Amino acid sequence: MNSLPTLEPATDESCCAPAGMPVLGAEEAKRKALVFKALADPNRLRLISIVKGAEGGEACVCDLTEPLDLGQPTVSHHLKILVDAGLLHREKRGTWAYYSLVPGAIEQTAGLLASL
Amino acid sequence: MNSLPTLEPATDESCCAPAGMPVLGAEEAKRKALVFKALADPNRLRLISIVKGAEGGEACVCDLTEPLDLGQPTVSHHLKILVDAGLLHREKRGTWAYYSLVPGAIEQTAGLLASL
DNA sequence: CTTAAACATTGATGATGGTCAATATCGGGG
DNA sequence: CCCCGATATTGACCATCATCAATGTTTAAG
Repeated sequence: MNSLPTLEPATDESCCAPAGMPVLGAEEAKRKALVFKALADPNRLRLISIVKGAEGGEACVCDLTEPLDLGQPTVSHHLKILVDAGLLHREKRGTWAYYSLVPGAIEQTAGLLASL
Repeated sequence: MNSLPTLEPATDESCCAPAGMPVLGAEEAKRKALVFKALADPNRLRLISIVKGAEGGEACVCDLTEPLDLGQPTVSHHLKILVDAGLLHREKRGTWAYYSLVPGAIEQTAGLLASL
């Protein structure tokens, strides 16, 4: 089981491009758009920023709900979207859920841009 | 007058960050999210791809409406969003409107990711 | 087993977004 | 000046999304 559903399978159907890179296919465009959709919200960008800057590189929901001035269900919802996009990693320890940046996810997303 | 309203003013209020990078501010997050919003649609990603791969690095609307299987008003709408985000440049020559990638816009957007 | 805390899930609601049809604008040709 | 082709704009419709209130789930403590 993998935790990078939309970011990892970059080598899926682009293995045998006939003439280099004719144009971005519809399905591949949809997959890439999912990652940018996850980044297309100010509060989610701030979540990434907080997690990235937190000590130990991880933060629990209770630490994220206050600086964003959002309800706890809303924060959990945003975090789920970021996890589904392959940007954040979730680890439950006891009652708390710790979120951290997936190593290389940001660089990989930057690569998505360059390969448009 | 500048043509990069959301991408250019990166040095706006981040000039005097007190302690490095405490956390992404709400306004700056909103500005950055605008760029990713522009990328959060499969058809817009394909538009960028086509323009990037077109000969001369530019394409007119009539060349873009067919490969996407979208109506002309819809394509014009998407192009406007990409121009407003500072990703594409529009130049009207005669009856045709030629769209091209803003030089360095992709790299600058990748920089947005790294500086989260 | 019961209680409490942290987090996730569901349902509802108001807002935003993608698409198209119709129309407007703009530039070139006759 | 009038017509035509290319593009932009407007208005409307349906889908998606962000948010919250309420509830469910899980884990630790007693």
